[in-house]
Amino acid sequence: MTASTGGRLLTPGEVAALFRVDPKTVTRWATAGRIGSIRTPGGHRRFRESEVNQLLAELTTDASERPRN
Amino acid sequence: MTASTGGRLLTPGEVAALFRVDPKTVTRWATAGRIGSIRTPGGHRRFRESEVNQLLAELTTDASERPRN
DNA sequence: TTCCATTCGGGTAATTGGGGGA
DNA sequence: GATGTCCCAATTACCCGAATGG
Repeated sequence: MTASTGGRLLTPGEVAALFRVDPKTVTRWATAGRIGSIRTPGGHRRFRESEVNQLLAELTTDASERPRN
Repeated sequence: MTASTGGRLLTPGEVAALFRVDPKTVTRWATAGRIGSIRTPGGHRRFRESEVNQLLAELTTDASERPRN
């Protein structure tokens, strides 16, 4: 289970649109290891939709109302 | 592993779907020598599944195992 | 044989990456 | 500490008509 964990891949622009941030910011998240990414042989990044959705759900949830985690 | 080492052959479209890129991009990878390719008598390209999966694994950064927060 | 999706080619826009700095 | 923006070079995406594959 390393490479293709079945799941669609999203481009930096698509992920940026979901989070309403600049694509560069998504790039920094990947660089910081906060989100997994795969690179095309040309160096462009692709993100797993499942992982993006999970991360998106965490941010959508109001953290101030979450005692733990 | 008979005469040709490897298993199934994938079409440009299938490889493109795995990387979430345009089939033309896969063609450029083959032209640039970044990925091995077989040509049909008619000139269409075919790619080895094993090589594609290996390449996919190498370029994958797995953050799923990253600690939370 | 015909039918139709895919993949040739090339050419031209749009995205992306990386560094630097507001 | 985290984002957004500007620069430029590289990579990728969409356009066409014609050919191949099954």
